[in-house]
Amino acid sequence: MGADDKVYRLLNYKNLLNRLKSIGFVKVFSDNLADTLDISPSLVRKDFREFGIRGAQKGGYTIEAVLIKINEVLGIDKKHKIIIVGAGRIGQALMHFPGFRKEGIIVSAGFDTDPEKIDGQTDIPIFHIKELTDYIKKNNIKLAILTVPENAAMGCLDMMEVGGVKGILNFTSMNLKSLKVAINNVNIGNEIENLIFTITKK
Amino acid sequence: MGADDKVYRLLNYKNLLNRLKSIGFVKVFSDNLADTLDISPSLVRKDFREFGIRGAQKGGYTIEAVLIKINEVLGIDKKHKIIIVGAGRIGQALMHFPGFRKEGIIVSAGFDTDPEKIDGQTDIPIFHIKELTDYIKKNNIKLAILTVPENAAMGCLDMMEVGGVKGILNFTSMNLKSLKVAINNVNIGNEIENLIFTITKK
DNA sequence: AAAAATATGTTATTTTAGTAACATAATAAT
DNA sequence: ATTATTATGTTACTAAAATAACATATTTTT
Repeated sequence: MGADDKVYRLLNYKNLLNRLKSIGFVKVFSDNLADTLDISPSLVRKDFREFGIRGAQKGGYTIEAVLIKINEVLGIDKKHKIIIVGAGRIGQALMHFPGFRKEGIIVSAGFDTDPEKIDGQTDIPIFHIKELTDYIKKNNIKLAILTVPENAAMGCLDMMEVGGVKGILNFTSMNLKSLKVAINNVNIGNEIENLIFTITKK
Repeated sequence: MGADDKVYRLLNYKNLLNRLKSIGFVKVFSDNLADTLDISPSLVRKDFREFGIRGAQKGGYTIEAVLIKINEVLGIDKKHKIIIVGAGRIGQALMHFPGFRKEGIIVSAGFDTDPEKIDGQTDIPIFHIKELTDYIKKNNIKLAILTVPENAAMGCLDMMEVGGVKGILNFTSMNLKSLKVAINNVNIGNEIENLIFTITKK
C-alpha cells in the first residue's frame, strides 16, 4: 500500500459521510464507517487521528466537522480547471461527466487533431492539439485527462510537461511515467481482465 | 496489498512484454521489467516463480513463453461476452472501446431506460432495462459494466445478481458491494481528487 | 579447459499496513 | 452521587508484502 491508498480511503470516508449527511445523520461512530467500508474501526480512528480529526470520547464523530477537515486535507475546497486531451468517445463523455461539477472541477477545454471535432464556439471549446502547450501556459492549467489513442500518448505527455501540467489522469492503455508530472493510470482493459481472473479463478 | 494487486502486476508484465515483443525483443531480464515498472527485480522473479514461469540461469526469460503462461494464469485465452448497463455517454463510449477486441472481450448488448436509445438493429443492440435479467439468463452473461446514474445503481445490481452475473465493473460513484458478485469500482471523481491531492500536497 | 561473469532461484530480512487490545474519558443509568 | 457503560485515543502486536542478499547454474572469455 502506498500513501495513495490512504487518500483513496479518505475519499471513501468522504463519500460515505456525504451520503449519511444527506439522509439526516449528524454523528457517526468508527464502527459504522468500518462496517460499510470493510475495514477495522481502529483503522478509521487511526486515519482520523493522523489527519487531526478528533471525536468525543463517547459521542463519536460529528459528520460535518469530519467533512470539513477531510476537504481541507484533500484540498478540494477550491475550484480546479482541467483540460481533456483527446476528444474521442471517452474524452467527450468525460467532458460532461456529472461528478465533476459538484467537486468544483471545471472542464475548460478539449483538444484533438481531427478538424471535424475542432470548434471554439461550443460550451467547452475544442482546439487543435498543436495549441495544447500554449493553452496550458496561458490559462495556467495544472490538471489534464488523457484520452488519445495509445500511439499519441507519449507525444501529448511531452507537450503537457512543457506547458506545465502537474497532474494527468491517463485513460490510454499506455502505462505512462514521468518525473515532472503526477500520473494516475486508469486502464479499463486491465480492470476487465482483473474481473475475469476473479470470476474464473476464485 | 490484496491478491488483486498481484493480478494487476501480472497485467503490467503482460502489457509491457507485448510491447517489447512488438518491437522485436525475444528475451527479457528481471531487471528490465523491474526498472520500467518501478519494482525490484526480486519481486519479478518471485512473481514468475509463483506462477510457474521459469527462466534460464543466465539468459533471462523468453518473452513468448512468459506471455503464454501469463495468459494461461489469467484465463484470457478465451472469449468473454459482456453487457453494458446504462447507454449514456460513458456507456456508449465503452461499447466501442478499442482495447476490448484484442483481449477477446465482446460487448453483446447495452441496456437503458430511455426509449430514444433502445434499438435492436444496431451492431450492438440496446434493450430496455426491464429485459436485463432475462437477457443475462438466456445468454449466460457473466460480466457487466455498470454506467447508470448513481440512484439507479443498486436496482441494476439486484437485477444482475438475479440474472446470474458474476463480475461487474462499476463506473457509478456509488461504492457497491455484494456477496454474490465480484465488483470492481472505478470512481473517476476519486481519481481526479486523488490527483489534486497529489499535486497540491506533495 | 579453466576462470570469470552474470542472471536466475531461493532464503532471510526489513518494512509497513492493518488489527487487536486496552486504558481513558465522557455519558447514561441507578 | 456513584456505578456501569460505551466509544474514543493510543500502544502493542500480527501479518504479509517487498526488498536485499546470496548461493547456484549457465554462459562467455581467455
